[in-house]
Amino acid sequence: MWGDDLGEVPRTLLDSAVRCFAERGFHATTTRDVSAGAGLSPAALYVHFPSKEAVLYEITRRGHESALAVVRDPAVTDIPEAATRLRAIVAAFVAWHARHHVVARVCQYELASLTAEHHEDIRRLRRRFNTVFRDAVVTGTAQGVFATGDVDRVVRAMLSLGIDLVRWYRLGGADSPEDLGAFYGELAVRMVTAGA
Amino acid sequence: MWGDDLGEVPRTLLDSAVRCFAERGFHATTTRDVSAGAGLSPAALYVHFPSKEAVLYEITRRGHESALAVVRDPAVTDIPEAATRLRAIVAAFVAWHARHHVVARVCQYELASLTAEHHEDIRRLRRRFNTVFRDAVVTGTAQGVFATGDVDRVVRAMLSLGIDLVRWYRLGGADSPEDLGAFYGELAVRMVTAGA
DNA sequence: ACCCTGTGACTGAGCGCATAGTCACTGTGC
DNA sequence: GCACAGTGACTATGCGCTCAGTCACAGGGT
Repeated sequence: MWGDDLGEVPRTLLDSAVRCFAERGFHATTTRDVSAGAGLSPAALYVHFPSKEAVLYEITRRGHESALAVVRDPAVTDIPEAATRLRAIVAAFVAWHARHHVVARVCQYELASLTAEHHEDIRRLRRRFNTVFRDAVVTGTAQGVFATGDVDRVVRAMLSLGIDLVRWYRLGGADSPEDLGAFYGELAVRMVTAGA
Repeated sequence: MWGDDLGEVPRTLLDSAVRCFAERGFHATTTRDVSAGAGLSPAALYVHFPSKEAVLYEITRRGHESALAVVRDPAVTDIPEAATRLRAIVAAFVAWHARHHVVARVCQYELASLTAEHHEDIRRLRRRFNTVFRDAVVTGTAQGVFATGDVDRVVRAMLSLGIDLVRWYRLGGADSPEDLGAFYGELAVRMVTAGA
């Protein structure tokens, strides 16, 4: 998740920060909580990161990049048949959010605590998700396979399904991330299919 | 929204708190922000509410009760035809969240800042939404009108659509709350309709 | 084998500041 | 003169972040 360019201690700090931010929120988390969760003293955080906000930025940036890689995987985007492709994209998006729901919660709910510049960086990344979903829906609609009412609205609805699950999903329950992905993939196809 | 049992000043304070909490989050909002937003001195808040958390509780409790009234309106729940009824329930839920998206944002995202007892109170209210939606889906499925894959999962998906819109919806754009409600109502019916 | 010097991760103590909440008081309507 | 909404000044606390200093270790000269 965090990539290879980070040492072990910074990774431990990010792990601790993710747990704290996801559970209590950015503002309710103290830098002492984060350091203590990594087994370090309060000042240790500032050896590896310039500020508390920088920690949040690293988490959200790397989180979004990881999720984006999953929906832009050619094995998914190059599927020719429109419904199968849409199903696969939604399934990959949903499964990632379910499997990494703790990181995903921080990525979805704490963006407002970023500086203006960092917030804009993340917004840029987020627009790409929209593009991927939109392409899939537009392609199927142009082919006449889908009966889409309103492309932008239906795309937003599909993204909502994946995003909102970070609010309630927990690992170890009845649904595996892949089960849930498959189910939501099916719902997405139904969303662009006209009623009987 | 706030009911008749509250004086004008407490209502003004709740309005100010809603704006602050929605924009910055509960923890990033100071009691001074709230009082100043109501044109009062810092200490004035404590004349009407015992604590900052109590203000949040009033907002979330009254918000949830207001939304619940809308989906439990007999004009909606007593519709006999299953698809029409489901469409109407989802439309009412979505339109309420769109119209009151600022209050709704506080109701959805700041629950973790409530005390344990207050959080449990709100959770109790929230379970009732699930019941209303579940009844509508189960009825249609039992009548053979719906081809529901998994009732609990599909109900959660419908709630997700309404809840997640508070993250991005703004009044005054292309979609009116009622337009969006109608659109999502249609999506919900499609979700329980088997593909061609 | 020995010290000397430099380096960088890490710490304990603490600074400056902002916060939630308090309290004695004031003004006003009844 | 009483009740009470509202105030200004205050306290105690906890926050993000800093900084001088410690420690383990690496490399090189003798």
